[in-house]
Amino acid sequence: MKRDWRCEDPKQQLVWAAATGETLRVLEGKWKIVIIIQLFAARGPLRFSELERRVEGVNQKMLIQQLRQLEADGIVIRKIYPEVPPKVEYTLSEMGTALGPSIEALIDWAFLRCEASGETDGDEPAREAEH
Amino acid sequence: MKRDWRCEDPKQQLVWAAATGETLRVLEGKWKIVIIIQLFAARGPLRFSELERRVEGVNQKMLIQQLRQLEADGIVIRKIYPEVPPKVEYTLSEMGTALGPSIEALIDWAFLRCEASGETDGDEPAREAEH
DNA sequence: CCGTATCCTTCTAGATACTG
DNA sequence: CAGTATCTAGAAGGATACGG
Repeated sequence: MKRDWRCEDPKQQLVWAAATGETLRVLEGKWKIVIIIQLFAARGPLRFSELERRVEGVNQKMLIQQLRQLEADGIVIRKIYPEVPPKVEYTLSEMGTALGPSIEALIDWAFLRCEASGETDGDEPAREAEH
Repeated sequence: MKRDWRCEDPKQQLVWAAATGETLRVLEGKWKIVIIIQLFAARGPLRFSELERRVEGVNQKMLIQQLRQLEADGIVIRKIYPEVPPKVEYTLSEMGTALGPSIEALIDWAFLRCEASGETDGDEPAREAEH
């Protein structure tokens, strides 16, 4: 089955828009994309402490929270080694790996935005003064 | 310049992860993706009232708010017709249109998830009982 | 090393009523 | 038609301290 999301049927569009909205919600959370990108970049499992170092600015509570949610949503897999000192590794699941093309497209778009705002002016318009 | 986000340089990875995180933030907000998909599907401008009907469940305040943010972030363009009764049309900007591949990839992934959770079992594991 | 438990602040969504 | 204003509840983020 192939999505033809630009089709004419308004009902179908509603279904897909909703489904995609729900799906995107899985990626929301201040640190999730960064975590996922780091896991992609690592090309293999990362320990908790490794992630803590690579995801700059995150604290333990947030990192754990986001990892647990990603795990619950089937994006990452958590593997515990019953050793002392404790060792826990996080990997992308098959579903997580399948995010590759989306991430790549988003990175491309991020670049496009940077270039667009960099060529005409020095800084971004950004969003501010809203109230 | 081409992104090679799976490269070895950890510094670069940090930069891209951060940039992509920032970029994704532009799409966050409960209704933005749905709005964007509807604008794609429409293949042309939509009036405020049209969007209100197509984005099911949204209220005026939220719709306006999300549209204003999308406008501030350069994703949509707002065109006002000085008529009475008032008429305002929203279109995807060039930057918004450039989101096409990302949206498509995300929709593909959304489908993959639906199929994966539908074939093995009836319901999703979902995320719950977190505290 | 890999987490929990508290507590606090800020941010977000939404209901509702009103206006040029 | 296309907004604005106000108010509220709840969620998300984060600092800090403690635990197996």
